[in-house]
This record gives sequence, structure tokens and C-alpha cells, in this order.
Amino acid sequence: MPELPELELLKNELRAHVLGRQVKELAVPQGKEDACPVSQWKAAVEGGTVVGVERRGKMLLLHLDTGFSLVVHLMMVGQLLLSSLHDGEPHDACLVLDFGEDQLSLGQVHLKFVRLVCTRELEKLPELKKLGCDPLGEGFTALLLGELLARGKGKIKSFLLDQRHIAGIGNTYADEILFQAGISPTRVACSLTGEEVQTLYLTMVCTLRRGLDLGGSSEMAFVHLDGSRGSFQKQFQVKGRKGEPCSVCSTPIEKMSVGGRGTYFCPSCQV
DNA sequence: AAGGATACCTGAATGC
DNA sequence: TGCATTCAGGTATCCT
Repeated sequence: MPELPELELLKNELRAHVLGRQVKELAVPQGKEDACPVSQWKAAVEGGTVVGVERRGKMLLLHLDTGFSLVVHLMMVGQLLLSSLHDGEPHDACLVLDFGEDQLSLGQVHLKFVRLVCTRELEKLPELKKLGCDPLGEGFTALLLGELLARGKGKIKSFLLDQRHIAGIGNTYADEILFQAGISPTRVACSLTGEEVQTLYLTMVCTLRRGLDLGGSSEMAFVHLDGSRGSFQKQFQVKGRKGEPCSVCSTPIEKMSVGGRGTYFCPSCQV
């Protein structure tokens, strides 16, 4: 599942490879034309140069000097591939940015999760407006996390997944973070002690950075711009490990449903 | 306003 | 082999 670290890696790769390049053509493959106003999009994108790449939560933003920005959410299975780096099979693209000698293709995701908007109007976009703070951003501190948690009446796992509070954490990282913090996924968010908030803050930042360092998690579909996979999934302590002994106390890892999401945890370490 | 339940979407795995 | 079903976890939306 692409979550914050995976999207952050893609952002860096896009900055390295497509920033400053001009889009010669925007191609919408056959069969996908009905999903977006093709001629409007072509007019807004073609001839434009990529002048900025940003990540907001799990969304990627490509800013063009035409005054428009592409806003993309990869959902669960979306992939971005750059033809000059990736020599495997071409995938089922729904959108292709053609830079002439090189093509960036967006695949496996429905065009309804791609937005083309005026860069000036960007902050009005509801999907962006609702996003909470970024756990790897400058302003994110243990103090701020504590203030957010104090307002949370639901379970801590659901709190972490709610993009309105903190943007970028998904089901996989949430489980790993809570395991590292020794906090049960069913604890009520506002019940965490000051010490637990501090621990949660540190493990959150640490786990996300670790995902970054290991090239992201490719348990399912995530790949880099060149098609290569990350390796963080090999380091999971709880995700997908139901029945296996906990790495700390050897108690079998359990699975339950929290807020309708599969949740792995150690019943002994996490209280 | 916030949280819970539900629906929809995709690919993978499973069953017949 | 191939089709239908189920599951998974993203988001959006409705309801309380």
C-alpha cells in the first residue's frame, strides 16, 4: 500500500527526473477518454514545464508553469513509472505525460482519483483542505500530537488512519507504529498518558523514516519510478504475522478488526 | 463536529 | 482454464 514514505520517495524521484522538463503531450489511452475532459486537460498541460513536485499526505502534486497542477492519489494499487528508468512491460496506464524522449505513466488507478486544477485554486480543493498535519513536517511535535490526541474520543488506530488528524499514515504503518510504541490499537486516543504520547511521537517519526530508508514497503503494488520494489515489508513486526511469535516476547501475534480494518498486534507487548 | 457504518473501487487469492 | 466470490484497504458519504 503506498503510504507516506512511499509517496515521499516518489516525490523525490519525480523531483530528480521530471522537474524542469516540458510535457510535449498528455495522452489518455483508449477506453479511458470518457473519464476526464480530455481536450481541456490537454490544453492545460501540453507545452507546460514541471516547476514543482509536492506531497500532501498520500497525494502527489505536479505543478506546471501553465498555471495548472495535477493532483494524484494512487489509492491501493496505483503506480507511477518512468520509461527511461523502467524497461519492463508497459502497464495499463490511465494517463501518460510524454516528455518526448521519456514518458511518465500513471497506471492501475481510476482517473477519478486524478484532479487537474488551477494552481491558484489548489487550497480550495476539498481533498487537500481536509488533510491534517504531516508527521514528517517541520511543525509536527510531540506537543502538537498530544493536543490532537486529546480531542480524539475514538480508538487510537482509527485516529491514526483518519487523514483529517494526521495525513499519510495507512493501515500497515499504523500497526507497526503502535507495536513499536507498545500501545494497544483499541485504546481511546485521549486516554494516552504524556509519556505514551512522547513514545508514540518518537516511534511514528522513527517508523516512517525507517520505511523511507528501506525504499518503502512493497507488500503489494508499490514500486519506484524505475519499477523496483522497496524492502520495508521484510521488517514488519506485526503486519501479516498472525500466529507468529512476537519478536520481543514470543507471544503469538493476533489479528482483529478495528474500525473495519484488519489489525495485527501483540496482546502482551501492547497495552 | 466527530465517529461509526456502509458502499464503491481495484487487484489478489480462492473455490468450483 | 476460466469465471464468480471473497477479501483487503484506500476514499466518500450518510447517519447519529
